[in-house]
Amino acid sequence: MVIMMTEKNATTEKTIFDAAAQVFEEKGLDGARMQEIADRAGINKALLHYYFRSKEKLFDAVFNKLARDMLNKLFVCLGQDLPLEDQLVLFYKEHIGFLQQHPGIPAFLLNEINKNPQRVIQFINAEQFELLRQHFFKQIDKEIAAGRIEEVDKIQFLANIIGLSVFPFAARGLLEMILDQHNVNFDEFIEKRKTELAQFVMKAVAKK
Amino acid sequence: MVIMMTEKNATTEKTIFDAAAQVFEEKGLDGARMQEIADRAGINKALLHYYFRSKEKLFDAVFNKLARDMLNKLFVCLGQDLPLEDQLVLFYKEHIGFLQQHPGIPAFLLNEINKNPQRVIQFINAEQFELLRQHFFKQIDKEIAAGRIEEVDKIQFLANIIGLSVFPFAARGLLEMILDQHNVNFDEFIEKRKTELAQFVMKAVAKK
DNA sequence: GTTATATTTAACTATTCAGTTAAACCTTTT
DNA sequence: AAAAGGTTTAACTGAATAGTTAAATATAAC
Repeated sequence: MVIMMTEKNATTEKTIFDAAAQVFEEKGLDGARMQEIADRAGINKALLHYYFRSKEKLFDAVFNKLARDMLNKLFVCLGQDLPLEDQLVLFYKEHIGFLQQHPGIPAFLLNEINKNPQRVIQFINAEQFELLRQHFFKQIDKEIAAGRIEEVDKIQFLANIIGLSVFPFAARGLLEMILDQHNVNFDEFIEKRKTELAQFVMKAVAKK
Repeated sequence: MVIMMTEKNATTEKTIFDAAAQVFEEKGLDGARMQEIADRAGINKALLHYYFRSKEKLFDAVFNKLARDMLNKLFVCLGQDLPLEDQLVLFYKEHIGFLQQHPGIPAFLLNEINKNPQRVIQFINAEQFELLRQHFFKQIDKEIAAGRIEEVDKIQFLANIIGLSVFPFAARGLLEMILDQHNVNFDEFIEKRKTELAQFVMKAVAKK
């Protein structure tokens, strides 16, 4: 008589969610089909609607989860209390490592946000985000005060740092084609960035 | 009796095309509606199909035009025969200037390419693109040989250069929100990059 | 003024798709 | 064994949408 979340119940929900994440990531909200999600989850459409009432609710669940994951990872990677250089080394190693495991997320999130900016407001307003920003800005101010780096526009600098790691994933479809022509593998290309970007950025702002 | 492209004919086609470009840019291929395109062009659906037989053909026309414009601009901006620093100054001024006039293009193109990489093959294989690559690589080799910059991985370097200008546009929806919270205007933010990115990049690779 | 083309109107077709329903079946709990 | 919830099946509904059609009207070319 008691309603409970059985193990089967939980795994089916997860199976559906993962299939939905795959399909939404590949096709976007508009291009995704509930039938395809059901197929990939190995279940039927009726059960799909039994767990997630509508396409919109399912999409929201997926979007929010992926956005939260992405933000959490950023928070951890950029929220350390380290000298800038160590911070950047760690950031690119961890952040790019994360993106390697979820290569479709940046393009998916950025695109859905562009089409419907409303979707992201709740995340931008999250205290977490504001904390991260404050922490990073303080870090930079310290480095400037200590004379280790030049004065920089902190927002521009943050955009540069993040853009350098995220852009290749956002442009992945195009980049893979170009790299192919050079017989360069996308994964190798990305792997190399983990170490080189920190040097690139440090040198760009280091005080002579 | 002679079939010819009257002025009206030409302007109507252009009107439709421009409306389609707007709608596809905002909503993507899957999210766009032929009715909305007709409405924005100020004509009816019948006439829309009279000029462009199908949604797919209309989309192809728009995609190809925008991709060609983008590529041509890149070619001009990066294809000059100048010392690297001057080249970068010119590149960011011109390229970002172009993107300011077409802020939705990067997100649109990258996204549609991610969803259907086939679409871009014809452009990647274009000789133009190969020429640009060769020219840029030669430029870099010259700078390295002359001892003006450090040895760099040229593909990584090119990705850094382009990513720094394109990323803020690809992430525009998100970035505008973040900048809003700092009372920074997106346009001002972008304007500043025109001059600062060249310095940032030059310093990152300059020989000590 | 006649002809050809451009454009509108409005109704229509065919398809795709999200979401529903109800009955049957399976699995786990009690 | 009975009950409850999980899952399947298969057919269905209703809405949205691309694309069509044919007749009427406007606009330009000759």
